[in-house]
Amino acid sequence: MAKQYWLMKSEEDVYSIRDLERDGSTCWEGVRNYEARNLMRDKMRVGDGVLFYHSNAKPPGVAGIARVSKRAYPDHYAFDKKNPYFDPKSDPENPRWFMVDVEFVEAFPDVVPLDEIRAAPELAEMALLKKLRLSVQPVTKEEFGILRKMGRRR
DNA sequence: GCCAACGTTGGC
DNA sequence: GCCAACGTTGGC
Repeated sequence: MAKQYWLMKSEEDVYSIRDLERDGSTCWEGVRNYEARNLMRDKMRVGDGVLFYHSNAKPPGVAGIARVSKRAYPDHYAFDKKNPYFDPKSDPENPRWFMVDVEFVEAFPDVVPLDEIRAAPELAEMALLKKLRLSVQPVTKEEFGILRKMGRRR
């Protein structure tokens, strides 16, 4: 299958692109939205490109690039009563929530701010601007390329 | 199956 | 910290 592209949001003060750079790779736990889960579980493949987006940041925007390094598997945090991501409705026999692993590729010198993404006509169709609250979303190859170029130019 | 109440996301 | 957008829950 051809390489696909995604945008994944993380709150900057919870887990930033610098955290990913330090760790090398991480599991993307805590997605509790069905549309986002379906994309991760059914569509993501190892090698897919990921725009790493900082939400709840000043400014919010795309902070760098990552790559899917492991296909979807059950999010075991949902089974752990003591974890904030615990969900009693997810059963190890029949897991409701899934996660992928992503690995670090590059951090942009500066975040490409949401303002600039909004201002770019060729990015007007991005789910980021249309489906406001989706934390995992598909991105076209063109959009991915444009954002990478914007990020590297800074 | 509808829809009001509720909870969360995330920009500002 | 506010609050609009919007997904989820649960009573009926």
